Amino acid sequence: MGVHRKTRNLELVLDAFRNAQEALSVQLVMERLPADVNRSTVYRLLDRLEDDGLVHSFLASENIKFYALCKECTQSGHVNRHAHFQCTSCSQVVCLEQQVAVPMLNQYRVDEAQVLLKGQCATCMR
Amino acid sequence: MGVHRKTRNLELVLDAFRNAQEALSVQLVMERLPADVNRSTVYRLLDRLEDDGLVHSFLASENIKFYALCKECTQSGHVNRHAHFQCTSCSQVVCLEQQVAVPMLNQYRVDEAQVLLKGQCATCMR
DNA sequence: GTATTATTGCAACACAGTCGCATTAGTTGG
DNA sequence: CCAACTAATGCGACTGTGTTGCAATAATAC
Repeated sequence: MGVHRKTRNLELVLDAFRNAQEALSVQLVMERLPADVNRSTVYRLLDRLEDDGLVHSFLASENIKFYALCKECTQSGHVNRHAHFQCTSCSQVVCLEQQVAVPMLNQYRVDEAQVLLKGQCATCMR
Repeated sequence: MGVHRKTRNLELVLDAFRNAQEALSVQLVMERLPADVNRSTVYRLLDRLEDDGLVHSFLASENIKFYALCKECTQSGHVNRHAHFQCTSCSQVVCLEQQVAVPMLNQYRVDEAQVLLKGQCATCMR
């Protein structure tokens, strides 16, 4: 596990996630940070937080990587069994509680499942 | 639907998919084409084939977009209910027959499910 | 406070994907 | 078969995302 000095940037990034209900992309994180925080720093912080099991990442539409705080994950491995939902109207991404029923396969050993559901969220359906 | 002249490049790309058992990324497609086929051309062909419902695309590890021939899709919409499997050792990606059981959600209307299973393929397990 | 070294910012870079435009080459009609 | 039309292509330039090396800064331990 990487060393973690309690730096301003680290706290800012963690706060961004704590204050957000949804998952955040690098871009979204940066929007929620003071403008003077460097791009490289954000990438490096997110990488480290992921290594340390504090956030997990997954891909959503348009090849955009999203990050969210982990609830079930440990340093030894991310529990990537829960699904994510992305609204096709507002693009917002959230972690779902639902576990995914991973199908059994003869020829493959499945270690991980990435599930992205797409559709419309409650707000956008109105 | 875009016009489709029967060009050398179009045939080459389609052949690449027909000869492949697995899904292909842009890079993999290019490797299977003569070296003089332009990068932009491949991107444009894949876009068009996707628009026309001949191939579908999805994201795998490392943000890499994969394409595969459609079996169940129509011009009006891609049936993205089947899962995909990627081997974490050899990185090969295949379309699975399995349909995905999409969980019911109260607050969201789910239109599409993207499922990527990761693990080891038969060859790499040996 | 000082020493140590993790963290940061900067600039340069690598790479995927896109776009405008001039050229090439399928296709259609005569 | 030929000419006209225009889709498809190749090229080069460009954009945006993410990475890296290095020197400067700042958190921590003593």
